[in-house]
Amino acid sequence: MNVETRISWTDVRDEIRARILNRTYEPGDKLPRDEDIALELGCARTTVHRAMQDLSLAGLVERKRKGGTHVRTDPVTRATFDIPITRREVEQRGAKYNYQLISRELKETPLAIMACFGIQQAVQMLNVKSLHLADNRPYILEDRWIDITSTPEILSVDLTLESANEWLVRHKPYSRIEVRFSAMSAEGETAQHLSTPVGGALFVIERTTWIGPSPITTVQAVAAPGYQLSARS
Amino acid sequence: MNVETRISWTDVRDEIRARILNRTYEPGDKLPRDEDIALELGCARTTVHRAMQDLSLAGLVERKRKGGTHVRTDPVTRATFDIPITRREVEQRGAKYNYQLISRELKETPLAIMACFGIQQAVQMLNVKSLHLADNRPYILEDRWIDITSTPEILSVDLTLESANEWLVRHKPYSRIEVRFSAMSAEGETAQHLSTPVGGALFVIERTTWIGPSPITTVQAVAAPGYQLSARS
DNA sequence: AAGTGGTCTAGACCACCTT
DNA sequence: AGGTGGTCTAGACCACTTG
Repeated sequence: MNVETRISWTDVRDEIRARILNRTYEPGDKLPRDEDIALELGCARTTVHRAMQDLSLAGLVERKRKGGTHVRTDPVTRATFDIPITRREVEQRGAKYNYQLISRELKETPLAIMACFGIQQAVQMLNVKSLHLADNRPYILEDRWIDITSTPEILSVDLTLESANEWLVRHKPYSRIEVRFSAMSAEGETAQHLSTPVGGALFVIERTTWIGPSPITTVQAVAAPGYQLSARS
Repeated sequence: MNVETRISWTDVRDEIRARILNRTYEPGDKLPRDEDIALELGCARTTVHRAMQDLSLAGLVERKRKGGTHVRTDPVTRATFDIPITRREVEQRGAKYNYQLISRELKETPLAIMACFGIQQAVQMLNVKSLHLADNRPYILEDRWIDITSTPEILSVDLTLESANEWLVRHKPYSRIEVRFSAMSAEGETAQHLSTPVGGALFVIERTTWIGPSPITTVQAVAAPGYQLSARS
């Protein structure tokens, strides 16, 4: 008797992915129902479901109740990256971490910040500028706006001791984050704070954090020259 | 009689997440076994497993067989982004897509490329430089190296008609991708091809693609000024 | 060696969506 | 209204990893 080894969900995933790549199922095509695939491959429907969950997360197929499973017409490469607390990022590079508060003021939100938060009218927010250092050299320059309606506690935090970055991550849950990457030239104050020549190319990360429908904070982090961000998968 | 509504895995996830955020389980702490949580919350172990799967993917906890589930000590913000085929990216902005092949040569890999592929000795690879345009204006300048050992078929593709980007996505499965982001100053040929002033800040995406242990291709994509990449979650 | 997470199954019911 | 994916359960066994 030939004892068949049991089929795993990764086997199913690999089989379906292979069929998509070799055009057995073409872009836009509807795949068989989970149950039929399960029958064909000889496993439980749950196993097919697990495989599909993976393919769906990876962006290869799209699933809808009643609509069925379709091969995505626009294959995308989906990647994931981690943004740790800046202090840990520095420490993991084996460098000594330092932090300087540059300024802390209540101000009316400028237009660009209103756009980040999706609001129409200027309001008072806490604007915090600070510098993160690695081995006493500038690492990241942070320009942050914090909504004091959703996070009034921030007003009583001593930001000379703990960075807003760290305090927020530790005390404020969030439900959604938007991140934008871009490049900018070093100019004026930015170049000065980062101790870098005017005109150099700097890597910029902008993050806006939300809890439900309410914005918490938006931050523009400008990295010193040479900074690189990695992602996988 | 009070009929309890059935507990869903999102309920379990939210409950555990809440406990982590309010420090019932502190960073580094070991959580109860799945089975105990299931007993406590009154659901099946599978349901707890599904919840943990989500928390683990989100980077909140770390799970190991026998080791159990631990709250991560370094909370990270994990975000996901899509990299579509460049043509679709342009078209989705409502712009007209064009493509120009700049050069196509068999060359020995320089040191930087050997590092991307993790190889020790220089070998012959196909080096393709090309320009993607949106509404006839430079959009992305691509400098790509393709391993002709793993992908010999590329040698017979007419790259004046179809970009290597598109051909590879359509015909070559991959199992792993590494992405690196950085910023660089516009200089020499790069500035010229992108029709941008020397010294401007440019956004750079480097991708290396693998199938199993074998590298397929590595590409440096330099975006025209103003380019922004977004990520979510 | 044993504990804990990971997976598979079979069956049931639910929820969403298209027709 | 009905079809399809999504989830829950209970039980079993497996596989990894740590003590």
